[in-house]
Amino acid sequence: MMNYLDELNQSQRDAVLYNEGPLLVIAGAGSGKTRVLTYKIAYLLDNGYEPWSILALTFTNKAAREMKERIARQVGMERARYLWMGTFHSVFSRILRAEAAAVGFTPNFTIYDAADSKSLVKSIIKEMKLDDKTYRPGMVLGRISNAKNHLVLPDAYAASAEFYRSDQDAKIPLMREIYARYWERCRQSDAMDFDDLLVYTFLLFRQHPDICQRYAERFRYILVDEYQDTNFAQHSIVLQLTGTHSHVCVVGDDAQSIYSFRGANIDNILKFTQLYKDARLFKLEQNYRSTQTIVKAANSLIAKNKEQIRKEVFSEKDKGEPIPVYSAYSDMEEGEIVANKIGRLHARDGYAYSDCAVLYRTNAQSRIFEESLRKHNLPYRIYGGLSFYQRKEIKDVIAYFRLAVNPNDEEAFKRVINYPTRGIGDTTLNKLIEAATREKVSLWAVLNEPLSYNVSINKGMHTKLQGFRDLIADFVEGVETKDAYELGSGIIRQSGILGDIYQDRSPENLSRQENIEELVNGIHDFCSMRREEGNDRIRLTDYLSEISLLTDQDSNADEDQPKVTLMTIHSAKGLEFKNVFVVGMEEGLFPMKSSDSYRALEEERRLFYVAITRAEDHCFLSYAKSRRQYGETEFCCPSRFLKDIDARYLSLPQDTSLTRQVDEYSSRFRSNFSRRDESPVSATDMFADEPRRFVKPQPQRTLRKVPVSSSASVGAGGTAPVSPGQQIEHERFGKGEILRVEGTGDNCKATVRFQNAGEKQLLLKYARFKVIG
DNA sequence: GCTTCCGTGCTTTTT
DNA sequence: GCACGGAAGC
Repeated sequence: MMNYLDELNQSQRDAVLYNEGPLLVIAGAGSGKTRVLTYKIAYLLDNGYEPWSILALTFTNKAAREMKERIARQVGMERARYLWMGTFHSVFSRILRAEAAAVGFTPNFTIYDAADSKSLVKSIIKEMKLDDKTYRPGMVLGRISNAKNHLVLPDAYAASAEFYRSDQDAKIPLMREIYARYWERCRQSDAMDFDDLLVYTFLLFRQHPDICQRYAERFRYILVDEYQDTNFAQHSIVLQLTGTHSHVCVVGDDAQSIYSFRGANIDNILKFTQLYKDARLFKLEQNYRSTQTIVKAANSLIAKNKEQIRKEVFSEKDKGEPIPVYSAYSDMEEGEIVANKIGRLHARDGYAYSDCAVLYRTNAQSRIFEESLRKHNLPYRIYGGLSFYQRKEIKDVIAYFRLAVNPNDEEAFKRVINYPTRGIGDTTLNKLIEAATREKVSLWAVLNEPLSYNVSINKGMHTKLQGFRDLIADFVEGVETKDAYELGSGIIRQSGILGDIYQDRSPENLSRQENIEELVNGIHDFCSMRREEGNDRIRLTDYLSEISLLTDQDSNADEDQPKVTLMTIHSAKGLEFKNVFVVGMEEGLFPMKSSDSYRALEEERRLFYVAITRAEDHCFLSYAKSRRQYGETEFCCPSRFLKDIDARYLSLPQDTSLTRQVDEYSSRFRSNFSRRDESPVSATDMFADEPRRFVKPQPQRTLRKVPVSSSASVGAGGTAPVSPGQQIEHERFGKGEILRVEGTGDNCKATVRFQNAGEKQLLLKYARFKVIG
């Protein structure tokens, strides 16, 4: 079983085989980092480590899932499924639910998303009668988050001269008070925000050495991916868990650290070897992804940064072509250029649409490319932006679910107490909030006994509140007695949401109806998937904790059809594409206006580095000379980053050297800005020789469409006798081969290797598939 | 308490 | 160019 080691180069193999103590793997872009991690885990499994004794932490669900699938291919799903592998947040929330009482929560605690957190901050600011222009909720929340990322709790915050001075400088001296209230309110609501998942895990381990020891002993080996993106809290928890055995492997690339705005501390990786004294350092420097030109261009860029671990990334692939820099007159024309080029890559060079990606700095830029791609009939998929779970109607439903599972959830409570309208308005709600804050209890507690909490309401209002209380109480009861699907669809009906949304067939309502149906289908899928895996009681609680940490990126990746990818550079990290367009290379946009400090500028440069190194075959850069922003046309100059790349690797517009163009652009522009620029790669050129292809227009939304009626039927009966070697087609996982069949009757399970979904165990009683050969 | 209209201010980036 | 919050009218 050692053959896989042959698939590694020398430094990769060294990193996989060294397991005597802490190790840091600095993995240049495209150097096979994930390969090392997966092979290392496979190696550990082959050398006596039990799957459940290995903890692997990643930053995205997607990374975790992919790694697990790759490991399953090496060692089989049977063992891979028991690995502790997931994002920091999901693994810690799992631990916290198991140990909730030790930190003063219930196992059903809610996880507040960013919108919940912001809304809570807003109401606290309002209650304290502060001006929300001085105390801007976003900024206040940012400071709370920053404190938490550094494990500074409200008391320590209030006691800290440093924080206080900073708050006074920002003219928000009451910050400490807001933080303290925010903290309390979350506790009263039995809710944790994203940062709390880290903070409370840390507290759990610090305040309960016995629990900490139990987990430290369970996780005999800990691996962390993307270590450059860890913040102080995450880093500290890893330390708590590895303090005794030091069996830890962290992998990352300081050159790809792009999350400092979220508290990521690049020092964690830069100083790792100082912290773990006997740590070994391995560098992966051979890039297997990109052409030599792309790698060299990226190297020349990142060399402009001062703070980094020196490494020499190289490629042995083809030399490749110089990176074209396109200069567009306007943002619209930039869209045209890119769409044209993509059309040509497809038609002339035979690239699939899914081989192309457009990467931008801000989500707001996506619209232009959306339009131009649509105009050219090119299929695309936008990542990011408003995710399914952020749509209003979905959040409303989820809020009811959350209340059912945890009626103390303040944000969910506020969201639905008057939706659908039941005559309980702001005045009454504010009275409830006032009482809850005064008595230090949850809104739910006040709702249950408004009179004993001195809420001044009349008889009619009392009845209305009673009605809402009974409604929710009924749902709460259902959590224990009904399964997720039954309770979920019941809530949607009884709450009045269904009635509200189905009262007419206006386009908005139709789309809401579709979304609600999609959600219900999702719950149904969730339940049947769990049943197939052999779980019997699938409660709404399980469904909620599953979705609360999902992001848009995680939804239905199995696309039927190849599409151009549109996403921010941040979300492109870890991905690769044959052809990458990095667009909006303009001063003020990339680097962004606010990046004035040199630290911020270096981070922007690393971001650009990440963008370029996503490309395998071709990378294209472009900028626009004017761009519509806030409805106004703004004129812009090419980004200084274009100058940071060694000109040998670029193919610049015109003979004008870029340096001159960057430096002189603005003055030239001012003197004669009506003149159409003479750069050779203007859109008119690009339109010229392209045969237009007619592609069927794509539906633009990417929601998966599951027919509602599919619920019970398909391949049903479930007793279909199957035997190893047979080919099946599963409703969700697609085609696969039966590997093993175990058990009898209702407990009959088949292990199936799916072509695209990896290995799965299916409980035949519930599995929905048909035998195809 | 509800609805509608208008003005403001905003954009990083995400678990 | 859009979304949210406040004000005013019902």
